[in-house]
Parts: sequence; structure tokens; C-alpha cells
Amino acid sequence: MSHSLPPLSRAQLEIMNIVWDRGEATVADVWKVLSDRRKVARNTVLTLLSRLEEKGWLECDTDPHAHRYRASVPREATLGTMVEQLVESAFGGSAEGLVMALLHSRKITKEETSRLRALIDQAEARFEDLANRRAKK
Amino acid sequence: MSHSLPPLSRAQLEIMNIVWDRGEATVADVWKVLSDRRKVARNTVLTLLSRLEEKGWLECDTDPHAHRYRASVPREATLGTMVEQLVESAFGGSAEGLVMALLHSRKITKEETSRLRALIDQAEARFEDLANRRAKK
DNA sequence: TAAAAATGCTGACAGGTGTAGTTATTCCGG
DNA sequence: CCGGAATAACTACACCTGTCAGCATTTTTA
Repeated sequence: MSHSLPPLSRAQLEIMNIVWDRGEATVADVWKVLSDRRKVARNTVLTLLSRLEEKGWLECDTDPHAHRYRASVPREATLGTMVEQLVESAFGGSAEGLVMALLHSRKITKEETSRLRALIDQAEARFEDLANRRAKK
Repeated sequence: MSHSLPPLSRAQLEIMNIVWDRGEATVADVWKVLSDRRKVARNTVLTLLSRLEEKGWLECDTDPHAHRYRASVPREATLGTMVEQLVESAFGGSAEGLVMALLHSRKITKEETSRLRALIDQAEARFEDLANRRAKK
């Protein structure tokens, strides 16, 4: 498939999130956001961005004096494969295993569980939809 | 809390899974299981196990000359924190985000969605339970 | 009991990562 | 036109990870 890039480390994911959030970002942009969270040198950011570009996670234009980085893979696709890989490597391929771990980790509220139920309803609705469409055709 | 060990890499998690599965394992045990999946030298396994022990993921007895390794953290707790960290770093703390990615990315069957719903019911039942107990007391 | 197999220790190495200093370039304000 | 601020490029380094070879010791077995 399209998506055979090396996995993202934590720091790399943090960068990607910033770029995804704003669609496009210069080194200075990213540095600014990151500096609000922890102390980090501009050069560190520069290196991380360059390496992400080397590996194909980012693309950049060298616009009039300031690299503008964009993500080359959409966020949803990336998160999707991340979840899949976690399911695979940590839960032996069982999606339920993951959800179970999520529900047991005491960070879930009652409100969240009902919203999760709604999500599942939606997913099932999509199944119905697909089935209908297949039947009609 | 108890669980401040450094994160597990993929290969390390693979090892931990083997140890968790059989409760206790020697180097030879792990090597055997791993060799059925891919070509790997015994020493590689040895090194990985030693380093996991150094870092506190494994404990070992030097029984009648063959190290017997055991996990020093239960599987569920580890998976829980792994999921939490993914939620945190990839989904900005939103558990729903994770479930949404899960439902959209995998080809989940209708059977799976109903089982997921059952899981959520259970979780809610636990909440009720807790609320009742608090009310009574 | 001597050879063979198993086991563990030490060291090594290449590649990735997070961090950043130094140097070179370029642009803007005066 | 010049000097300082912004920007990028190159280099460095310490640590982690996966990979393994060599050697020493112990246990098994023929």
C-alpha cells in the first residue's frame, strides 16, 4: 500500500501533530509551539524536521527564504496504521483486546462510554449501508 | 504510580509477549518460539532478555544453571499504559479518537462491533456498581 | 571420560534518535 | 551599502536498539 514509512517516534509524532494542525509550518512556527511546552533549541527542531523530510513524512518548499513544511501523509491514515500496528503487536490482532484495555484504564468516564456506543452505532450503520448497496447492485 | 519503566520497542514487546504467555521462560524457550517466526541468533535473544532485565521489565532466577525469566509487570497493566500513551500522544487525550480510528481503519466485522458494544455495556455496569456502592456507604 | 551441546558473558557495530554548537548565508532596517 | 537578526547547513555526540561473533564454562551424552 501507500503507507510504508518507518514508524514515528514520540518526538517525531509531536512534530507531525503540529504540522497537521496548521497544515503548513516553518521551522520557526514549530519551534514556537514546541517552546511553549518545553525548553528546546531551534536547531533541534530543524534537525527533526529535516530528518522527517528525508524519510518522506514531510515535504517542503524552499519559499522566499523559509522552508515551508507540509505533511505528505494525511493524519487519519497515519493514525489508522498506528492503531493497527498496536492491535497487531500488543493485542495479537484483537481489536477487542485494545478496547478492553482502554475501558479498564480508569481514565474513562460514563459520558465517554456513551459516546463510544454512538460511534459503534455509526459503524454498524455503515455496514448496513454497504450491504444495501451491494444488494441493490 | 508503579509503572514508570521505559517504553517497550517492538522487538522488546515481542519478547515480553512470549514471557507473559508462558509465565516463565529460559533463553532457549524464547529462542525457540522466535525462531519459528524468523531467523535470529541465540545471542540476539540473550542480549534482548538481559537488557530487559537491566531495565526492570524482567526478573530472573539463576536456577540450576539456566536463567528463568519472569515478567515483573503484569501484562494488563502494561497494555493499559501503552494504550493510554497512544491516546495521549496520538489522539490528544481523546479515547474516542482512538476508537474512531480503529473502526475506520480495520475491516471490522459486524460480529466484532456487537462484541465491542457488549464490552461497553460491561464497563457501564461497572460504573453503576461503583455508584451504588458509594451511595450505600 | 572425552567430545559435543548448551549456556552465559563481553564486546562490537551499524543505524536511529534527541540534543545542540558552529558556521555560513541571506534578508531587512538604517 | 553595512551590520545585525533570521535562517539553514554541517557536524558532533551520547544513548538506545537490533544484530551478532568469540570465548569460557557447564552440562549432557556417547
